[in-house]
Amino acid sequence: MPVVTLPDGSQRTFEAPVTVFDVAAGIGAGLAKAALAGVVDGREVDISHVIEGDTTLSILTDRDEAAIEIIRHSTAHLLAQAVQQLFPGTQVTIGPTVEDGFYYDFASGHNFTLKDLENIEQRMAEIAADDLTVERIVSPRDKAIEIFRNMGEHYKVQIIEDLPGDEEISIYKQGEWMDLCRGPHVPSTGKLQAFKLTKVAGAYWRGDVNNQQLQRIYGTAWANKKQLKAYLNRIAEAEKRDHRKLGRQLELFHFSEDAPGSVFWHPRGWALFRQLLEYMRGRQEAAGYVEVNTPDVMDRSLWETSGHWMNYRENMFSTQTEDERVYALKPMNCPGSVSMFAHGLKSYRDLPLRMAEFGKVHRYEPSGALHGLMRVRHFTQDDAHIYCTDEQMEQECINVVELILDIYRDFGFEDVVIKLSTRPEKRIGSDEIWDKLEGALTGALGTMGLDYVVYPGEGAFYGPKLEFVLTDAIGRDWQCGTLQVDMNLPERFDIAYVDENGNRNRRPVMLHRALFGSLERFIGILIEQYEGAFPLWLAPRQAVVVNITDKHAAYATEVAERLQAAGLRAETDLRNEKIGFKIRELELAKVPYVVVVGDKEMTSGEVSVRARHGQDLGSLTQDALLETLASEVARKGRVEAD
RNA sequence: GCUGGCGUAGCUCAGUAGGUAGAGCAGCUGAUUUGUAAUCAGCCGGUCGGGGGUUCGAUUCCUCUCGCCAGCUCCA
Repeated sequence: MPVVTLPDGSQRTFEAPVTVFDVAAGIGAGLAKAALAGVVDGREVDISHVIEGDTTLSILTDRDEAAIEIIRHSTAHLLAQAVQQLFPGTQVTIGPTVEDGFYYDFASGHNFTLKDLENIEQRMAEIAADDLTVERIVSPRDKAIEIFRNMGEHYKVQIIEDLPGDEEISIYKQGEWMDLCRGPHVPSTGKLQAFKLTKVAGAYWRGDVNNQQLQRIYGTAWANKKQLKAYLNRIAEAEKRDHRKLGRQLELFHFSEDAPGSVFWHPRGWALFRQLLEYMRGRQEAAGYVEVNTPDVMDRSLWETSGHWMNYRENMFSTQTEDERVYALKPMNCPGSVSMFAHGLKSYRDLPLRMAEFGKVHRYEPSGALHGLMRVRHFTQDDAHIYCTDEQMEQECINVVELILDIYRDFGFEDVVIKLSTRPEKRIGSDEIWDKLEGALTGALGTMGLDYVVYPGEGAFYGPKLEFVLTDAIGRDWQCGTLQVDMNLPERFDIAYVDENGNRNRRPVMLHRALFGSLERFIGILIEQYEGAFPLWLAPRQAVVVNITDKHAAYATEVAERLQAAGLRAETDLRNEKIGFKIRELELAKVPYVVVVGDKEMTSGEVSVRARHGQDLGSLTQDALLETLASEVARKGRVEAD
């Protein structure tokens, strides 16, 4: 006599075991039709699931986010079915959901093209129209293996073999087609109405480059066509924020085939770059850092000492000179920094020593990894290395994390994802030391009450790290700030300080941190974040003074010079064009303020101000304008003014 | 690096079933002296990413290569 408790607290009693569908039908015919899955005692199940005892139950319809996940998963099956019908001999592997959609990886003799996707999508629509019942079959392990082996689905066999022994093996069947899957799934293929295949790509079996490369087909799926359309619109909108496109439009930078992965910064982009540098200098100085500079090209022997020649050489640019010495362009600043520390005697009184460097590093990144400003071969880090004692380490970590988060707030980044990567299998140093290093990081985060995601085993071989992750316009994650604890280099370079007892062999702890991470990447993120409409303090051109006719040119120049004298990036636009034309251009260039001067203004000694997006501020005195701009610059990009 | 796609004027894009290319914007010149998102006219502009091949002839077909885009792997 199962008693089923529904989300509203009401209870229904049944004479005999019932399915989720039966319960839904008992509530109403509409719900029965809309039911896609159920949640029984917190576990998602098919609507064919039989309830035998007392349970709680909620019915999932396409209004539930969880049900949309199920729709996506079922659409992945629909894809696989269509592909196997159209391309016999293709093996299926895995087909999970991802954000906004799903993918399925196939092993096939056929290489899928975009043209194929259209045909596959067509077949998927046909199978959906057939409204095939989706059936769940539980199978003993051996039998399941036999079934898939007979089908020639060797990847599936491998998946089953790797499942834990006590795991229930379920097979889903729709029409003649079946697939190994944990489920749950929608009750029939007719429930899948809003999907689109989006791209095809290579992917490695189990994510390992050494394994066979599979072909991955991506798609998006939604509860209804309206949602699908909204999603496609959203993607199109996001593409307008693409920093590569905006970089061209706003004349910030360009790339050339002559230097793949390297940025040519134009005056306006460089103005932004310089603004960030200057800002960071100020912040670091206030936080007790000193700034240094180390060579870009250093002898091979240094890289041998640091271990880069062994571990990182395929990513390094190197060069041989006439005297046959081999040099490498630095891919990281740390070896230079350690050499700097090693130069001369250091006392415990010097610690913590916070040594910053805006180092331009070169890394030979795989060609396929390059991506606008986000992933380049040539970038500037706002790097620093902090040398301190064991006792100082945790507080230094706290200081760094506080500094990063406060700096990000100046750019309007309030919710930053923090990742903690812990000890990898291959590592140096004892467990006790790792406990201490990881403890310093978790301790700092704990003290500050910050949430973070742990990535076990993802740390560097020499120490754990924190990553501060920001996202681009279409939701891709990019690591920006980072804080790492390094046990490798102090050891390799045998650096030491003199402690209070005169002991000259005390090994300092070395923290490695970058706040923006890469200036290039950070600017890429900023462009997308602001859609090119930078807050005043960052805008390459903060104000442009435009004249109505030639008569007003001298006055316009005078106003612009006053703005420049106040430290603003101001220009004039004295071209013989109509005011509407100039305004249009400056609006498209996303200039924050257009200052218009004509007869009226010249007579009154005032200016007429138009803010970005057509906002008319009317006539202001020059002093009032300067004051407005100064306070806006001071506010930076904070969501709320301090 | 791997898989798929793309590469035509500074930019956005059209085009040629193989007969050496076109538009808009930008640029230049001239006229116009203009009040908050485009004044008008004229002109200039491309070895159709690069090499090789097939062909009487290649931007178009084949092939290699470089670059870019999406994803995978890897990373700031």
